[in-house]
Amino acid sequence: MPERRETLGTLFQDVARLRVFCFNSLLKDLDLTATQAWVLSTLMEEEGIIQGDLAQKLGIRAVTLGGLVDRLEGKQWIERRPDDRDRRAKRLWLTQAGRKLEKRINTSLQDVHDISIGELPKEDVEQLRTVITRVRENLRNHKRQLDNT
Amino acid sequence: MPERRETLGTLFQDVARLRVFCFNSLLKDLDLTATQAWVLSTLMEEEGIIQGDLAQKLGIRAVTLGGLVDRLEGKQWIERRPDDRDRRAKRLWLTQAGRKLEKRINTSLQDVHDISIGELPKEDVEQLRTVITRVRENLRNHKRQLDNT
DNA sequence: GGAAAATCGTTAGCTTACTATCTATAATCA
DNA sequence: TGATTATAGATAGTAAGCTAACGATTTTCC
Repeated sequence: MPERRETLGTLFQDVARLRVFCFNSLLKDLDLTATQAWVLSTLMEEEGIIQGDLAQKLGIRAVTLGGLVDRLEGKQWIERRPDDRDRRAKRLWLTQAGRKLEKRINTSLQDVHDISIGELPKEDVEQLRTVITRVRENLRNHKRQLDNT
Repeated sequence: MPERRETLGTLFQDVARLRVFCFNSLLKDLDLTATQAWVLSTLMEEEGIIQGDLAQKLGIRAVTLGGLVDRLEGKQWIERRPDDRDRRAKRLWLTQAGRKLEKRINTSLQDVHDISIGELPKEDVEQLRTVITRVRENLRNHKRQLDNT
């Protein structure tokens, strides 16, 4: 039976979904989802960042981050504080409880990475990273063209 | 300023999201989303398949496919028909209108693929496919372990 | 044959992504 | 200064993924 050749798209989609599943199962006891951990982890690098700038850094829309921040604030891991200069803008800060998650999140990130690459040789992983970055660049360029039309 | 080294996860997530965006923009005039096109395209390979089997083939949950089939049926591109033997099961068939989408979907799939790989040499693409498949296998094995606990 | 277990699909409800639209505020420039 | 334009964030509504729980069947096995 001739196996249908899978598209790259299917592979990317599958891997992204499986990674989320894996991450979620690692963090289940903290009531923390993969995306939420990703937001926290990025915020840890630059506390006090303006909400819109964080969205840009994450590569998601402001509105999407808005919902995530709502939930994270609801769980009292972060808080919004108004900017001094610009009363439209809000800056994001971790709470004490939020800061305690840092180690656990980093460990889980590492775990997912280790599970993903398994026994793959280091060179293959490097090559993978390089090529995927190129693919992302190609898609970003295309998106940019669409946005400017 | 030392650039933070991105995780593989971020790259996978970004590429998956960008691909969906790209695909959606190609199919916008048909009122067809990337996921819906993926379902139709898989169904075209095996019309009359049982809903649950299609979910498995797609690698998504039955309930997720249920929603997709609702929308596709609403647009009259496919229809559910009961199985003769098992009155619980439903088989899926394309309508005439649905069958007309085939060429257009395949073209768009090819377009997204071409945009993604851009000027990348063929060997790199092959290597990419191989390594990603391995990564997916690693993650699937891990998931399997979790499911059997 | 009949009780228990497994299976197919659905409903209900959550998260995370999006677009479009709105309000409030800031920035620009005539 | 004052009118217009741009920006920050929120709201509303949709799609697509998930888990949990349920009804209707079919299968298993005593």
